[in-house]
Amino acid sequence: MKAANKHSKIIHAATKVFAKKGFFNARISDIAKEAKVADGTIYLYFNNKFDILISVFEEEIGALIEQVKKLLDSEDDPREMLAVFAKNHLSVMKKNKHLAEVIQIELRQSAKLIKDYRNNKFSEYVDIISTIIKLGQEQSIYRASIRPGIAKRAFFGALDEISRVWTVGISTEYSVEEATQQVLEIFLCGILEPDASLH
Amino acid sequence: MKAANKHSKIIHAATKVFAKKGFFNARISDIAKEAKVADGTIYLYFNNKFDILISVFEEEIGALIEQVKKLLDSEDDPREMLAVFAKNHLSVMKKNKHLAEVIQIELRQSAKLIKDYRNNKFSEYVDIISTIIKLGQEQSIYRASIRPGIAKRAFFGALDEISRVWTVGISTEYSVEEATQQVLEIFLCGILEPDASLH
DNA sequence: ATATAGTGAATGGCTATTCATTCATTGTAT
DNA sequence: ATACAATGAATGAATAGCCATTCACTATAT
Repeated sequence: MKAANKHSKIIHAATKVFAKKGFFNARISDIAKEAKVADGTIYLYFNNKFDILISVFEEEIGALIEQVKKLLDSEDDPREMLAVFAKNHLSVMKKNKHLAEVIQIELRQSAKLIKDYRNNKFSEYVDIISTIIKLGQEQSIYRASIRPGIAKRAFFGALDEISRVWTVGISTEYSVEEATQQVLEIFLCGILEPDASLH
Repeated sequence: MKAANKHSKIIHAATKVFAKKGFFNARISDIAKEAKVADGTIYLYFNNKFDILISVFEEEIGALIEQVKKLLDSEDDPREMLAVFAKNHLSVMKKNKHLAEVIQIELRQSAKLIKDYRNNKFSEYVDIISTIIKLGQEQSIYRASIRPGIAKRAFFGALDEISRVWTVGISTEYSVEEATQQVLEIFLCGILEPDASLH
């Protein structure tokens, strides 16, 4: 088996094991077993346990970025673009629970340990949202009073928290489609009745 | 020194240490040192390390619930109530970084380990949001199409993600006041230009 | 004097990492 | 075509260090 193949086998195994047990409870031997390699083999591809975690982020989130950017290429309405982002994010998280858990738990856990927090794949992913918002503002579709740097966090945070119930294992209270629709309704139109000010 | 006093001394020390190092990197001896007690003393008040973490949630979030409920008592406009919740949450998180980090990281970390996820203080806290939304719907101030169970997560997720930058140590891009105002603008009115549909 | 609270060194279990060895593949000489 | 050598990927048992928990002992209060 050639190197590249084994590298990604370990990455996928690690994603699965980290999601199931968490970084600190995951044993190297668990990952090795899952990847069907020897414990020592892992150290031919990674420097240490933490290095595996970082690589999981880089590769898994990198793939997510590629995917959503491709989808966004064929859209030009900023409203639709936000919808595409939300739909994609929630459906990926619903399908790939391992990735969802790693993002939700381990990414935050390790944020403290990563020095250059802004210079990583995760930030790149979230910045897609602010780019869309800025685009919408240039076209006067989104309000100029909205600060893209704050709104991107609000939007991502909403999606992330909503998808969290799926990883914790609470019985599904709502579908991906409904969750997507609700988040978009809230962000685009807010939750006020249009004539609420009359009351 | 009497029992109750020492118990809370350990809780506060643990909050500080968990925030700084994370649950798994925190040593019992760190907590003991911070609380100025012997390692063994901790086991007079808690069963084990994980029990300390659970107690931290229960007590710290419990206090947060009391505080925000008291503030909400003197409001009756659901719009204002949501504002009070956001303002309180963000200002507490900005001030009490230790609590913020414990909520953001360890809560998620431990969610996997806690069996009955819905029956805890954290859920009680987030449910305050859905209660406010339902109230607003009864008064026809909030749209009936909004699902409180989804909106509560979106709202909390937004606040949580926004406050995360303060704990990670990124230089402050925005103030508590501005963040609060932006979240409320987004949730109440959305981000669309009022006349965006004309474009 | 007894009970209760507190102490902190010692224990024991756990696991990341190492490294001497094996194995499979490729190259070279005859 | 065959034998032998060289390479480096892969292995997994052994090491070494960490740290939660315990417990025999001390201090304090009544």
